[in-house]
Amino acid sequence: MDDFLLTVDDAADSPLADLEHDRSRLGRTSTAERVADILRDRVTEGFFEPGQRLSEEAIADALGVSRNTLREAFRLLGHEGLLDHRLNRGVFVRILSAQDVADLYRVRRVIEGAAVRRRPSGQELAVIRQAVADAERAAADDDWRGVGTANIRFHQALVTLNQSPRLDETMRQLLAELRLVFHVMKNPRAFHEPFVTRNRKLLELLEADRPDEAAAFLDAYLDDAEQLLVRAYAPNR
Amino acid sequence: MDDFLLTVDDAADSPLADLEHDRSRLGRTSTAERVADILRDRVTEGFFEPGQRLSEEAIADALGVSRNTLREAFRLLGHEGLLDHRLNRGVFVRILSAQDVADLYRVRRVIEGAAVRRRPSGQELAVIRQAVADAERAAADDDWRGVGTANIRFHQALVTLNQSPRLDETMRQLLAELRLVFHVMKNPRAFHEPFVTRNRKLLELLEADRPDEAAAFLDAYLDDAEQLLVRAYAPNR
DNA sequence: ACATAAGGATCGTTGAACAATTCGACAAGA
DNA sequence: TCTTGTCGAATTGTTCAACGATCCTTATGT
Repeated sequence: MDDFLLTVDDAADSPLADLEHDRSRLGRTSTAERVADILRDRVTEGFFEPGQRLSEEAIADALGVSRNTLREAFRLLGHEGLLDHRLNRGVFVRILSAQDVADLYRVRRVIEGAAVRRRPSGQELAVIRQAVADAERAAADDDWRGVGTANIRFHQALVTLNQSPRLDETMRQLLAELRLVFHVMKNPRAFHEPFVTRNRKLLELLEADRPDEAAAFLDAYLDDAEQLLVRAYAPNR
Repeated sequence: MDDFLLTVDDAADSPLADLEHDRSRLGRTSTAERVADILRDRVTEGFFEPGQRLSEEAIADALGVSRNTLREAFRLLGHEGLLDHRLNRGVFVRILSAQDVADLYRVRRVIEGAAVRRRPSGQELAVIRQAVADAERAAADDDWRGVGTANIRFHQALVTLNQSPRLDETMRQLLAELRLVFHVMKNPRAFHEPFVTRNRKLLELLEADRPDEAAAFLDAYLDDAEQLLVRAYAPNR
């Protein structure tokens, strides 16, 4: 039997190799994961506001799942930092403090900073270019929500330069947390507009293979973004 | 009530500030979390071997908790990367591939690399010094298991230089995953010994405030550690 | 005004139940 | 001999009802 496994594993160039690649699609999701997906969307899109309590009974009822299954979904989102689980009190949509925002940007400086110091491949650059173009197009259309999502794609694409699935995942969660905060920006244009051109500039520095300048430029970029956020955010507290 | 909170928060230098720090310890834990703690220990110490299936019924029975509670614990550890949850097949102790090991070291280079480029405070240096001294003492005593734990504390202390709770947590999980792999090293002395003196050297570079050299030294350090691991690991696959 | 006690609501956990899925064994067929 | 189909045991996925524990609010008394 071991021989059989080795045979398949070694036959990386067999016609079966393609199928192997699709195996991830096949892993069906449990009910709990699907529930988590729904709630994640609701939270990041602002349907559930930060601080709001999510009643187990009410939501389990509304979604037609049992409390146990819903609790599994809550655990998932709690671990992602979107929900705050307080013993015997329930789960609440996470409220990020100003310190949390600062911390998120510290992490971004580390992870994205390391990313821009790497030599991007042609394919990686193409993805980044696409995100920049999408943001510019959305800005031209006055679609500031679209600018926001394109901007997120831009930074995710930056992180992929690290070639690390785990850092990609960390960034994914980090951006989900940040979306909790973005909702406090009442004027999305003022928040997003300045960064469209800076995305383009950063891309040019990458294309010109000037990593140190790119890193310095990114640092200033993130500093400004953080300040914009914290200023709109601090008065709330 | 908000006034009360602000009062306490602002009084960072009051005699109560110390107590504030212990608050995290006080947050009682649910049964599921305590179960997760137990299983985490068992997994990282090698009691459960990678690949082994963890039967819900058997473990729930042995620990005297219900299946539902145990499943919540499984979820927690699954999210930490220690367990592998396969739908309808159960949970297994994670088996890390050589690619996983490489990825873990990529993350370490990014996070620890950023850390050693920062100016450590006196207090931070003291913690690092202590970890180095502990490793040296354990090595002198031929206690290679002790060297391993001191070494882990050393690297955790390095990461705290980033001043980011989230990066600290990321590192904590990363090291837990790495411990899954350390068990393949049959000769702990050969694996740990070379790094005792290198820890000391890295500490000296930090004390001398030479961040670039420290970063370069750390890169070489991590490269060697990774190679040692992968070489002992690859034959298994 | 303040401390205390009572009550309701919600969470934490359990145990049992049933459906869905996996896996191994065994038989039938090429 | 190898492949394929089928069956049944074992395990997981999910639900449900129940009860104690905990928190929050309100009422009560001093």
